[in-house]
Amino acid sequence: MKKPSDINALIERLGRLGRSGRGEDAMNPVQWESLAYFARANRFSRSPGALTEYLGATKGTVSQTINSLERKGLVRKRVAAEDRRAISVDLTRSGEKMLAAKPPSAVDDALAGLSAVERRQLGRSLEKVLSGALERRDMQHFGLCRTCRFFQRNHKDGDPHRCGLLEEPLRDSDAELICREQTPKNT
Amino acid sequence: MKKPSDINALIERLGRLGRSGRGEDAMNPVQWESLAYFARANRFSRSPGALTEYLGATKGTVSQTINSLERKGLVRKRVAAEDRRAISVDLTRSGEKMLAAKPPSAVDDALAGLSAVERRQLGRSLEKVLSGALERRDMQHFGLCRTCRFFQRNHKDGDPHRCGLLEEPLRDSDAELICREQTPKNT
DNA sequence: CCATTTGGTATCGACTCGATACTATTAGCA
DNA sequence: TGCTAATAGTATCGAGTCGATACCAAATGG
Repeated sequence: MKKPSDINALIERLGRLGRSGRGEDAMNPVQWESLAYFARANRFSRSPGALTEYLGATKGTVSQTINSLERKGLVRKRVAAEDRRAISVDLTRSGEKMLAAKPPSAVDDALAGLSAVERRQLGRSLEKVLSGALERRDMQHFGLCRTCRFFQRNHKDGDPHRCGLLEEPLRDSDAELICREQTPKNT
Repeated sequence: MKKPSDINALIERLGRLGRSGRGEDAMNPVQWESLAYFARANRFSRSPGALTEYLGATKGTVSQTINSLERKGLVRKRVAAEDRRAISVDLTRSGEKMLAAKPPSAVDDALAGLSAVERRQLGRSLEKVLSGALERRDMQHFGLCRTCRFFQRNHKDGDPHRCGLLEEPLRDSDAELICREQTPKNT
């Protein structure tokens, strides 16, 4: 019989395996995750505060992490026009290159060895578990914009779509990015 | 289409979720994992070196981690009789209590919400991925003694079983612990 | 018997992480 | 309008991780 804690131990060990080992690139795991986050986040979510929510960390930690990414020239900070307290963080050319050049980990390779069917099943189960855990902790999903309950496709006031929560126009490219406000449809 | 890197991202996010949040207990994740390791490791594996292999860390880091567990009175070090360089690490009563009192995480709870069938399938897939990744990295499995290719059940020289690699007798309780030398049967 | 290997420790620098205290800007409301 | 929150970030502290390097002592192996 498989207990929840056994599965969790597997997840933790796999996570640790992914984090360790490929440490020769002078970038630690949180920095990679942060870089990947900013690359996939939409314009409402490209901020220190959103990354803080995503990682489940504290503001102070995230501020430092972003500072070291900035020192390495991978990321650029910009004061937002609408709200002059807010900061928008964007990848530099060098940051994009760094992310694109990231080699697959041993875990990636092992996953590639599964059949497409098994991998799909695995992904579905993990998504379900992640959703459940996030809801238990009152955390956001950070899913794709177009899968959000507030996403209005081809709305008359949109360009061409629209966010019903923030009341902002959305382009096709926006719809494929992750958002800190995203809420799945059937909850 | 689900890419390996997408699944890996899910695993990393779940791992992070498990690590964060329950930080009020004055024990960080590596310390928990180390404590849990020593509770489940057999007498050949209850050493700093074995934990180092298990975690995929370096000797220095692990030495420090064990030191902080010792400072907290959760663990006790003892020089091994057979090899006076080697150290055996055992949980104290207080360490056992601490481990037993660990509350389930949000991820545990979410896993408990899956059906038994789905959880079993998930466990099986994760085990497969873990095995594959470990082999790619030339790391040990740390599986149960009784599932090892060197485990000899009811061997005449054993008590009642025997390890064919280390040539040591094994009790029933030993067979249910994890071992740094464990190698699955069909590899 | 002496070189090598093996098991652990000590220390350094960069970083994570939670906590606390702080500044600047915006929003709420009377 | 004006004052008080609330919000977005930063700075700093202490404990700890992590990889790297250097080191010590016991065991091993010609």
